[in-house]
Amino acid sequence: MTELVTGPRWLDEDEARAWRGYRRMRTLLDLQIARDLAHDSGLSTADYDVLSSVSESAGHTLRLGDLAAQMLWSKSRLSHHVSRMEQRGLVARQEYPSDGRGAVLTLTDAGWQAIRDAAPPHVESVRRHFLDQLSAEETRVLGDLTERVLTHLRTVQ
Amino acid sequence: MTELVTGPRWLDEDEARAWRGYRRMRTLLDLQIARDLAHDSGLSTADYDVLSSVSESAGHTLRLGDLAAQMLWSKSRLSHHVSRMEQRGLVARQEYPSDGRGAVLTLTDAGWQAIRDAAPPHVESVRRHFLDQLSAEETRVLGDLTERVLTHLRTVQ
DNA sequence: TACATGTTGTTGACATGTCAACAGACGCTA
DNA sequence: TAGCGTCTGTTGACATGTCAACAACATGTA
Repeated sequence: MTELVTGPRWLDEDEARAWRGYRRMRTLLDLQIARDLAHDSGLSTADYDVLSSVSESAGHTLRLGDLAAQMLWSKSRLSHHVSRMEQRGLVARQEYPSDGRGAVLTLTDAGWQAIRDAAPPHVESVRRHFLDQLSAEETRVLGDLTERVLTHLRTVQ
Repeated sequence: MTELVTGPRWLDEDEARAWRGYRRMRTLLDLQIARDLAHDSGLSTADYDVLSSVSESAGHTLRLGDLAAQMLWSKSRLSHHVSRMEQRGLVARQEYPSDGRGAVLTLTDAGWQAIRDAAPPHVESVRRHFLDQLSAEETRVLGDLTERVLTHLRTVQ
């Protein structure tokens, strides 16, 4: 009997393997890297991303909205998270001179110290658990493929 | 001046591209797929994974601990989540005959209906946003690479 | 049997993320 | 300069995840 309505195209073996592998890797890899980071530096990956983004920005200062956009976070999420980091003394909010609505983020001395201490072991962790497991060719393919998927996702909606 | 202490090996261009791409893709891809699933079926990806795991298991029944292990979730997380799904009438807990501590999960009729309705559009979504963006070769490479990283991660700790 | 130890799943406190409503500042237009 | 929609960031209520403590049961050993 022929199908009159086109059903979904189910996944073939390679596709299922890639999808399953991606999802399991995502879970375990992120967990392991977060564990290493917490153990080595007492930071969460969210903390690390905020600190490194601000430290690498021009003027070592970022508007909250720009940071949120760069990290693909909602403003609300960033606002909450920054409040927590502020309480721990890692970052500080400052007024944005030319726009009374805005606020910029800067690192405190403790924040600078934290990111400087955290970066080397974090990079080692990313290498050990991920990049060092890939051949040069696989690394390139992964870079290509993620870029293409991201380009596609930007066209959606 | 030569470095006396070996610093971290920083990432070269391809490595940075792969790592950055992976992280951005993970964020946006998961978000998009979750959005589609919520829109099409009113389920979260967590709901979907629970329902599909139980529906595909032998006997259509799973012990909570086994399900947690398979999903790479903590027992606590699963217990909380199952309680919420139970309240929505999607699953039911039942006693495990041969071990008084244990409990098994089954799908209610509504749960079966939900996973049957949700699966086709979800597979389409995964295809459209992810698998269809990859060449056959890239799909194979991704399968290989995730498998290797997972094998490595299992050896850690 | 009785005890010690391990296993299973639940619970409550807390950390984190989401969503919608909001206040204040901006800037265009009349 | 007044009005009006837009933009920026914050807030509070709520959903979800983590962690440690726990109760109940199972199992091994004397």
